[in-house]
Amino acid sequence: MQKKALASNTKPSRIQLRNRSTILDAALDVFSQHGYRGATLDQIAATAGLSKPNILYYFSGKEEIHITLLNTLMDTWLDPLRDINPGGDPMEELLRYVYRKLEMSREYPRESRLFANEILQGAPRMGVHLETGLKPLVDKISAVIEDWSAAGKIAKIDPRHLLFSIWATTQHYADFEAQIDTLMEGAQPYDAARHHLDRMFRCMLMP
Amino acid sequence: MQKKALASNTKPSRIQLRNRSTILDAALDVFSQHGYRGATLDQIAATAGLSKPNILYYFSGKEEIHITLLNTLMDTWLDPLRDINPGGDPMEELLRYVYRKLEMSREYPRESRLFANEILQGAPRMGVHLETGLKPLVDKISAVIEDWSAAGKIAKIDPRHLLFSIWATTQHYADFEAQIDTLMEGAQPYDAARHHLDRMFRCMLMP
DNA sequence: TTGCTTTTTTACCATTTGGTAAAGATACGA
DNA sequence: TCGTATCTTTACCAAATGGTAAAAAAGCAA
Repeated sequence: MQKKALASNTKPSRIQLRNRSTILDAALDVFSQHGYRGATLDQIAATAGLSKPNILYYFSGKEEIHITLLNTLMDTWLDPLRDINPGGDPMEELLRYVYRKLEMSREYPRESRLFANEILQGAPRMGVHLETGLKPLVDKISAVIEDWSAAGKIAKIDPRHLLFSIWATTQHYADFEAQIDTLMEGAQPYDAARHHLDRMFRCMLMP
Repeated sequence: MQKKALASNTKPSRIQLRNRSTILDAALDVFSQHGYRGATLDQIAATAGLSKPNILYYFSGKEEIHITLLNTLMDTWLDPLRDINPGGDPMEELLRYVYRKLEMSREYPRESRLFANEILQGAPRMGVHLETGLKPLVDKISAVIEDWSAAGKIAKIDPRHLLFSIWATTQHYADFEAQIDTLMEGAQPYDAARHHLDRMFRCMLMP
């Protein structure tokens, strides 16, 4: 055996599976709240209910935990975009995308904040994902939207800025939750948000 | 004299004025990029070109620098909202607000990111500003927008969610700059953004 | 120049942080 | 039940971090 590597060839044991997942969940808590540099291994360990050296038995270091999180989440994050069907009804496809993004803000606010933190800080550990994961997909969907536009099925629109607006408005409910909670005095914003965003994007996409 | 307090009663010298402003500028750089916990005094000192103890001669600690930044910036940040004129033309007033917010993203991206970081992390040092600064203003403007809605001058709309959408879409260009740069391959987004947001909000506000 | 105040530097310090070594405990197949 | 491999803990460490004390330097009014 070389250095340590924790059974990289054999199948992970039940304990490994459980603890790795416990650690990643705790790390998601901490990283999403404090960003990469502001998060500490001690915090992650305390949240996970494990000792720090035990954490480092499962991951080689702080950065590996963070990168693992980003890798895992990137797929889930891009799913709704991948699922846009070029052959479907344009308005229906785009509004369904808006709903799903909003739903993800409600279901996975920590994931949304993790990404927001990372982008906000200049995406130093995510450049590759943006370049090789997100960009090709955005290019593809942009072409689809442009075709829909050209065919008169939706209004003429800049596809990339449309996507920016969808991301911004939906993720806002997760990323700026603290502000929204203050301004709405604790009232649940998601039902009204869904209605609001439906009207907004339906209106602007109407041919 | 009691503890230290650095001439809290007399007028600040020219050196004090210059150095405090240098420090705040450097701190804005660092805090906006790494968040409160991820920022270090050493980084701020290096960016400012001063020694760490010299920084602490002008500010009592890391937190005071951060709070000073937030206090200073909150005013500028709320200005466009304050300037909405209840007696003006509703569509014109609201679109002007959108433009100004977008302009602020272009002119002051660091300030936008500082706030985003702070809210993202649960607004632990800004609760008071949200509660006593932002909320009353939002309540007031919301009432104005509701009146405009009821009078049929703009479409029926939830004023708070309208504001959320405006904030989200405009600040997105500053806060998610790293992502936008990747997706736009360095092309300047602001002219197209202005056109896009104008269409979007004009459409949805049309009575 | 002198004397006083303001500003800056040097030399520290206690705590926190990411990480390691190695012993001890636990699981588990034979 | 035994032996081995897996997992966890204890005891550390070097570097970084927020912050301080006090001496040295620079400004500046008389």
